[in-house]
Amino acid sequence: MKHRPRNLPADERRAVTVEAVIELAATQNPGEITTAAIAGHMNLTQGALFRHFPSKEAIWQAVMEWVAERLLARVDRAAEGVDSPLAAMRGMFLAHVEFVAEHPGVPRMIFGELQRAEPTAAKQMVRKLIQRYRERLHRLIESGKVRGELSAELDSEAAAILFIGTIQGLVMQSLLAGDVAHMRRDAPRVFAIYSRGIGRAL
Amino acid sequence: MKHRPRNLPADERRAVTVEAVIELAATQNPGEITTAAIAGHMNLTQGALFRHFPSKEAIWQAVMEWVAERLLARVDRAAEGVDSPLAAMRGMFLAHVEFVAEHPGVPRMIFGELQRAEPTAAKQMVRKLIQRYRERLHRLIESGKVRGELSAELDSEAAAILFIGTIQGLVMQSLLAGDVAHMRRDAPRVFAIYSRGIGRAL
DNA sequence: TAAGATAGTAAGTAATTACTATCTTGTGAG
DNA sequence: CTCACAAGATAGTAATTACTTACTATCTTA
Repeated sequence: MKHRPRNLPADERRAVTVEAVIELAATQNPGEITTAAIAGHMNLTQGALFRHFPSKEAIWQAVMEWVAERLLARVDRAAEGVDSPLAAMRGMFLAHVEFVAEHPGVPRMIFGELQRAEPTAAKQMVRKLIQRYRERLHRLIESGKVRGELSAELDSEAAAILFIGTIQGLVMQSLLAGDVAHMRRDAPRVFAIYSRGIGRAL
Repeated sequence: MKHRPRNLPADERRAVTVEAVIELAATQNPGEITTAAIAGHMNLTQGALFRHFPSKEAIWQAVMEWVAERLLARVDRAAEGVDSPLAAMRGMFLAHVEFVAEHPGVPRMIFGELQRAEPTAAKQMVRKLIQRYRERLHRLIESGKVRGELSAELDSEAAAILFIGTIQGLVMQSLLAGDVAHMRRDAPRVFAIYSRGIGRAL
């Protein structure tokens, strides 16, 4: 067992902070996570946090950066090298759900951040994440049409909205059940309906 | 113009309070709505609120009751008298979206309430609302199968999850755009894909 | 129209929040 | 070994929160 030194270098401390927030968001309402709770979860005094972040908002920004980076990386990895666009979308979907199941706080933080009235840096981060996500989807959908895997008359924009909404539905389901296991189980079943909706005639 | 009397009877004041919260939630993060903001929005001092509600939590409970009642009524009205189950589902979907477009804060309050770690009365209210919603969906889906409108092999549970998720996707879209107009426009397009996913073979 | 009931005001409270100032300690480069 | 400085502890601050209290205005009705 690695013995953690009391004093961490600044960049490591920042990384640990982000992890602490992600972990807290798994069981707490993200909007109610206080700097005291974050510090407590990483065995640090509250004031020490502000040695590494100028404000709480900066912490949230760092968290959303972490999320955007990891999520897109996972989703890209799942889709790369897959020849069939529909299969790539399926891989992307399941990878996304798996990511969310590992970090249940993530979609709630994203949704929570979008609700903020003020245009925070973290909110801007989320917007950019979703924009990039949709670019990927759009590319796959278009090439799926060209390949004849997807219906030629498919409304691409609506299909992208539905893709993301489908995941939101699973998240909501897991919030209701208070258990993330349902998500993994239901994901393939729900995607089956989605793919039938966008696929070429049966 | 009707001149509003300064003193309202208790039940009317409670109703006005609920309306104030719904209106505030349309433009503010529901989790950040303070009792001072509620009172201010209805031209009342903050303390006076507590003459009518024992706690802020009780206000949220009243709000969720309002939401559950109205939403289910709207959705029921849209489905009643429609012979085809699939058409009823479509009516339900569009009525729901219309309701949300009129009260954009509603889905955000619901989602926000589900996130709460503590099992509040308002949260319980939301659970019950969604349960009742799903019962209605389940009934329609099953009768759709019997009628042959829906695919016989359809996974009913997954279809219900996707139905609700589809609306969540539209909500997310409207949060991104900061505009509720997109929802009304996109709703029929998104439902078209959904209904293709659950319908009998083409 | 007097009097009790109801509704609202103004000015508090204690608790919690993000953030800061000051002092202390751990640690790695020389 | 040592010592400068990065990292953390301690103990604050002002602002904001839900909620309360003591009092006043306004209705209702006998």
